[in-house]
Amino acid sequence: MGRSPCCSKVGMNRGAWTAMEDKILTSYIKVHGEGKWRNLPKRAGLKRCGKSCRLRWLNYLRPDIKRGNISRDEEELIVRLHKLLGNRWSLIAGRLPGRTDNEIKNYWNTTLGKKTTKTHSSENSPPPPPPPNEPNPSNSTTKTQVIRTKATKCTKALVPLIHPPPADHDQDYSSPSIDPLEPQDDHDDDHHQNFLQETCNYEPANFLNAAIFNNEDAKVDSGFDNIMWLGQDHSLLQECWTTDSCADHLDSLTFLLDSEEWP
DNA sequence: AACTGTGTCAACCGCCTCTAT
DNA sequence: CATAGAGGCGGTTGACACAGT
Repeated sequence: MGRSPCCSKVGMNRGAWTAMEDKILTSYIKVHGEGKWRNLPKRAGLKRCGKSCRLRWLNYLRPDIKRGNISRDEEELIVRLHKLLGNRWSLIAGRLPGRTDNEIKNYWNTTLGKKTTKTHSSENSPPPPPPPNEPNPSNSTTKTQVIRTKATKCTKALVPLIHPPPADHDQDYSSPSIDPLEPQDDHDDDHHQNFLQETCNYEPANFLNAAIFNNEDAKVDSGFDNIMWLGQDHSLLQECWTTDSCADHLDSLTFLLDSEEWP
């Protein structure tokens, strides 16, 4: 038994929305607010699936939406975020005020994807062999490593600013043996350094994978409570992340993309 | 002018995750 | 804890516009 469809498709309008449907949906949401999408069509008197209403509102009718004319800055940010996050369009869109995931996805598929493929093929032909110490489970592709993220409680993260001594690279970074969130002892510094050494090997990508973006959408969206930076002497520099400024912080992390260690 | 190829983008589909019960 | 419903997401499709022949 599969799950029941979100709505009956019989007697429903499909395809492009008419101006009248847009008007009905817009005025209904203005009065009643977003949400309850499944009931919305019935209440608003629309012959549309609830999902369709939601999509129409989010991607087209919402008042704060910017459409078209993606600036150079936005383009660069999309490219960088895509390197970081992969096809996580909603996350990427969250960093670009007024842009929707659908628009960014379309823009990528039609424009940026081709551009970056071109750039890569001209810059990296043939692609350089991966460094021997790079954890590369598949070894089957030269694609940019996409950081897969999974939601876990994370309120602190560490970014190393130094290059530590080489470490054993046969570890599974995706399942750190030390939980960065659980104090190992009374000394935060030790705790965080252990975490870095055991899970990240001081590789920014590994670090992000293991520490920050394991934290997933919810945390990236909501912002970290704070983030700590390791100085030369392993002293901890702390910087607050807030919900409102998370985009800027995430953007600032793109320095890692320019890092030599970035895969 | 007619046809064909290509690009763009709104909308749909199905799966996954979250949340309430 | 298990389950079902609702929302959210990414991949894909198809209609339309435009350029080239």
